[in-house]
Amino acid sequence: MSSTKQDSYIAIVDCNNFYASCERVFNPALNNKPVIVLSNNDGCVIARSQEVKDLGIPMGIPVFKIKHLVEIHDIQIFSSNFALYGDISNRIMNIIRSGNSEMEVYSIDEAFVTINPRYTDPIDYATTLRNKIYQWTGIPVSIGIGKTKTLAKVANHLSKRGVGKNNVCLIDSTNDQDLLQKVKVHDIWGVGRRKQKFLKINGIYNAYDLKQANPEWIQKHMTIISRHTVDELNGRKKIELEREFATKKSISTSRSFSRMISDLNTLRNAISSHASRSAEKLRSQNSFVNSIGVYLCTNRFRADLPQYRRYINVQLPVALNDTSGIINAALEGLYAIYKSGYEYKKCGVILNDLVQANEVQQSLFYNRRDKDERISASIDQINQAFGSDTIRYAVQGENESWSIKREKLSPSYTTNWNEFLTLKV
DNA sequence: TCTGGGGTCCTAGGACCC
DNA sequence: TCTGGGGTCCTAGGACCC
Repeated sequence: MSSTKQDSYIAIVDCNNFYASCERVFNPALNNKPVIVLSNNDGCVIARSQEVKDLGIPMGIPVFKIKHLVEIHDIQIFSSNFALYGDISNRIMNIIRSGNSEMEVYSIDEAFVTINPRYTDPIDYATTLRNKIYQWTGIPVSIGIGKTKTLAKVANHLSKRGVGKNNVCLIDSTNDQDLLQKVKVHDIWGVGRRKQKFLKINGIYNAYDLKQANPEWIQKHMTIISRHTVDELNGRKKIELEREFATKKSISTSRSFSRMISDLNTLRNAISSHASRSAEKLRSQNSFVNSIGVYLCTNRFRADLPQYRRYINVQLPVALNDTSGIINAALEGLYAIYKSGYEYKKCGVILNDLVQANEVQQSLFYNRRDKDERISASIDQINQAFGSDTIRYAVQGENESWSIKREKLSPSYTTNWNEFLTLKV
């Protein structure tokens, strides 16, 4: 039997400057101009066009710190429009999926694929795919190819820096020493700030150094994950493609407030809304929850104010998937950790210990909440048909005064009938 | 004035037991 | 003053990712 799977190449398809590119698709006047997309509350920079990267503006910086640069360079700024980005992402993923059996959607703008061995020239295949995605969606992508996910990621990193051709780069045994020497350890998938520091202290500076490292030594002094990185740099597969549509093991919803909040009543509104949204996500993957985490925290950047942050995990007597039960448990957690006298900046709800519906343990002492589950299912149907939050629980509050600020939002060109692009002729 | 959100995995260390 | 040793299980928090 031939081991085609072992021998086949893995590619990662990665959209260039994804959110900024999405804004440009429907607004070509933005081409060649610096473009920035902001996080919730219009707080931090979460996406930058190449022009902005060239200006040296880092990822994650709060926008108020670069106000002067925005003015000088006429930087175009947008609030994040996830309805638009999600829709364009789906279109791209479908194009990739159409030619490959094994695929993993790794994030909104990245996908791993096992290149079908019938494509005898992986570079040619990738170049064709790249051109097709650009032609059909207007989004430019880069593609890295290697024998493992880690090598594909390294190749992709290089492809964005002009190594290879047409934003496609392949690493194999003929060129890996040369190429891996160009990559700093910090730019390897799985090596963050802390590990980078440790590696440098020990004389390991680039990806080729790490490839040569002793796996046992790495595991002993770092983690099993880091050992896998070494193996993968050597072409030994340790990280498999994830099954598509894998169910999540935890679900969280959280927001920073647009202003400081100290009163319990507004926090109840916020926690209830997060619990309700989490419950919807839970039902959409047909799961039940066994314990619910709740946290709140003050503004950690305000050294002049008293700080408080706490997390609690509420164990449920029986697995739930209905909104009212989940809200009640989350509020129980909130009451346990809330302290008056603090200015809160953020709170959130995390659903932990998820199980699929058919794995729910029956309890001797609690009945299944059939009625509540049916009510929640009906609410989901109504909200899907008439828009989210058509029906909501009273405890979520009438107005969301704590909610987010999005002052520079682009239209949802592809997902909202009222916001289609209008052409004036 | 203004500083994101949603995940996964690993490990250290406490609780508990014999 | 002396005050074991080792195992398992669980969880909070860290590190990392996009």
